[in-house]
Amino acid sequence: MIDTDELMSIRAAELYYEENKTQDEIGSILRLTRWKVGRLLAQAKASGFIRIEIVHPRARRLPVERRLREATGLKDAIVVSSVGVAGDEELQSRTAQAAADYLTGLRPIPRTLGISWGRTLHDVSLHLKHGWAPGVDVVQINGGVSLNKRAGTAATTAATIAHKAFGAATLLPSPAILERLETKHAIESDRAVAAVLEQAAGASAYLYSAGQADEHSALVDSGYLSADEVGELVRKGAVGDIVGRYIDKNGAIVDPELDERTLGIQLEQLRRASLAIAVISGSAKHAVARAIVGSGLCTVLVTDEDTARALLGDDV
Amino acid sequence: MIDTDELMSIRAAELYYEENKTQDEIGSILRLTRWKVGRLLAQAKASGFIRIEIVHPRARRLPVERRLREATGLKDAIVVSSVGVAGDEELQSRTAQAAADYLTGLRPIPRTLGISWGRTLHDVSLHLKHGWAPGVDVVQINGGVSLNKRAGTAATTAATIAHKAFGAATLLPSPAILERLETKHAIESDRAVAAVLEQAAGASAYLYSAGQADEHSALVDSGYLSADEVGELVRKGAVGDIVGRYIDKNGAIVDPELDERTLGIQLEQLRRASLAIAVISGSAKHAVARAIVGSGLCTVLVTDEDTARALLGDDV
DNA sequence: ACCCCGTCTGCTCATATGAGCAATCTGCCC
DNA sequence: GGGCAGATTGCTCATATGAGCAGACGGGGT
Repeated sequence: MIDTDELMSIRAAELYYEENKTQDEIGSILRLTRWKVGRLLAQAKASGFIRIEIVHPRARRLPVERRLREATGLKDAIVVSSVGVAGDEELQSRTAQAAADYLTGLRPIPRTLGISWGRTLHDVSLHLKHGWAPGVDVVQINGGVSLNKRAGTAATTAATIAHKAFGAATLLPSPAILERLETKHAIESDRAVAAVLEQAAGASAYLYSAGQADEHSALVDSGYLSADEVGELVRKGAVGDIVGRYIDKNGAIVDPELDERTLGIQLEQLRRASLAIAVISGSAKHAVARAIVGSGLCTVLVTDEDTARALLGDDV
Repeated sequence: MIDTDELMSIRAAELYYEENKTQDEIGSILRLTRWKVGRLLAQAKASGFIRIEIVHPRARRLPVERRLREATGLKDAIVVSSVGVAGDEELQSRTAQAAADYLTGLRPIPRTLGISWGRTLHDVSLHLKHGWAPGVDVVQINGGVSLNKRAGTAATTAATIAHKAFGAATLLPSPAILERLETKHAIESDRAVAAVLEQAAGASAYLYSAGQADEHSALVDSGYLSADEVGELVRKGAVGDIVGRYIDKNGAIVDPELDERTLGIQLEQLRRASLAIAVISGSAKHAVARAIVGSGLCTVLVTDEDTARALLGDDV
């Protein structure tokens, strides 16, 4: 009867879920008591024969979120569903949307939000609704894009987020990476820059994304590094960058000399922050995500299902 | 609020289906009354955001079956689910299994079952359980495979089905297609053959499959026709063959001269039968399936979801 | 400003479902 | 064949859910 039972549970499931019959009705159809039907149904669910999916761009995966929180000690985890997604493009958009949602629902509302810049952050800024918060000041936490043609993206991101929250944006008027250490020290001690760094250090929340360590990095795109230099960093163990700083799989700085010349808040400041939100999505960023979460660089992670599962070591 | 409502229904669905919360609990989490939650959930289902799939090789698609019955006037339709299926191979096996299940559950139990032969029917015979019926005689309804190396497949199929039902198998001792019309007439009037044909004509149920019209047909494989001859039939409008006879999309005989030389029951006999079960699966057979169902050649169709949807004209 | 009509809300009540328990059955060892 | 342990069954009772309805609400039209 072992086989019969499984088959019956499938028949029952068809009638229950596809034909919306009551367990009672199914009972009389299959010549079973309604309790047996209930048990068959429970068994079918337990055996995983019944798959329930929520098909919507804004759908999240709460069970995965909980497992992530439990496994990593994150204060919070937001995982967007990746069912029915075409490419990384759409996945990143969904993740950015989720980050925007998370920010909007955040309580207490941060007074000052420190942000990095990049494609992802820009995406988040676009997904935020006008009036998402009743007054939040935004401050950049690392040097901006100013060398390349897309100049202004970083500034626009900060300005948009602040504007939509009826707050002020403070930009960090400096390159991300300086060529000479002396220049970096000089610019760092400039009153205008120092003030921003100070404000950044005192932000009540941080929001940043991460770049993968390859020639597609925004830092390469912006002209701060050459593809060769990044290749060298990868050889030294770099898995990606956050706020302009390259880290290895343990979340440690890969190249101290380069890091010295990088302007913006220190990783330690992020690690000490009580609220640091990392927004990371796409299969290319699984490694950075692992490094960030593993080394306590964020307290909240917003990501996609695939990345989350990679962090959890799920197969499939 | 239109957008908010949809988002809320998704949040509610996550909590309900992924976290097994009660609508009440969800209500207090989302700050809604439990009735609102119920409505949101109903709305999410209605909008198709909640997809419930039964993942099991023996799972059927009852709603599709009903639509098929309603749209075509079939007495019954059995549609196996094609979720998570690798190739046609697996689909055909599932369909054969379903046909075996259907035969087993059939009431009243037919006294004599007329069957054709082929890969599909053989598959069905293997899926039947020993003792599937308390006595059913089996009779072949068209000429058998005897020209090629796989000789005996047809005989084995009939014998297996009969044996497992504690009944007798009657084989049709004749080729499927004769080269000359006179030979056909001669063999047809032979006592041994005529008796079988008579028994076949009086069967209480028929079970047969169909072949697609191309060089992979079992008739080509068995050496009754050459690939060229089949190509010619296709040019004349053939979409496939059943019981050795090639039909066009209207279920009409394509080549009367060839058909005259084909030995076995007439299509009209199938059309008049009160129980004619066609077992058809695989994307290559959508066209034949349409011809068979459309021209009333079967009263019961056992098929896969894709074929069923093709018959119904569903997109997706 | 007023009213009307259609929609939405929160309710009552009937029904469906799940938890837990005692009775029964089944296989298994002696 | 007897008796025992664990599984399985059918039940009672508490709970969750869905149908249907009366009142509140909203947004045009006059």
